[in-house]
Amino acid sequence: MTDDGGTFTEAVITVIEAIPAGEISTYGEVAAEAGFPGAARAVGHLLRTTHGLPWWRVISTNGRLVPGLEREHAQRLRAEGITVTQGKVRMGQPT
DNA sequence: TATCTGACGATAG
DNA sequence: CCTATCGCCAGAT
Repeated sequence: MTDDGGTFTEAVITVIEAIPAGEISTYGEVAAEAGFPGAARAVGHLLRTTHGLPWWRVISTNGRLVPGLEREHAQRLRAEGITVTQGKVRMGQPT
């Protein structure tokens, strides 16, 4: 391994795994924390392809939940203590 | 290797 | 509220 075994993926996964319960982050925030600002799209792919990650703690900056899983997503967030309304995360939540 | 798509972000209409 | 466009990275074909 002349280079690290994961420039983007490993960094992003580490950031997502570091999100404490009851808190939520955005794709852009995670990407920026990983060192790849603007790569929010790749973050969404990792959450979707990589399993074992608290994907429900990651939402879009728009407060929009995951399309197709809004019901599942909202339920998980509520279980963590996050307030969800109309398929969106209430503003003022711990980010 | 090239091209397209996508659990994105922001702006514009 | 919705769609459209550009920019970003990873994965699939």
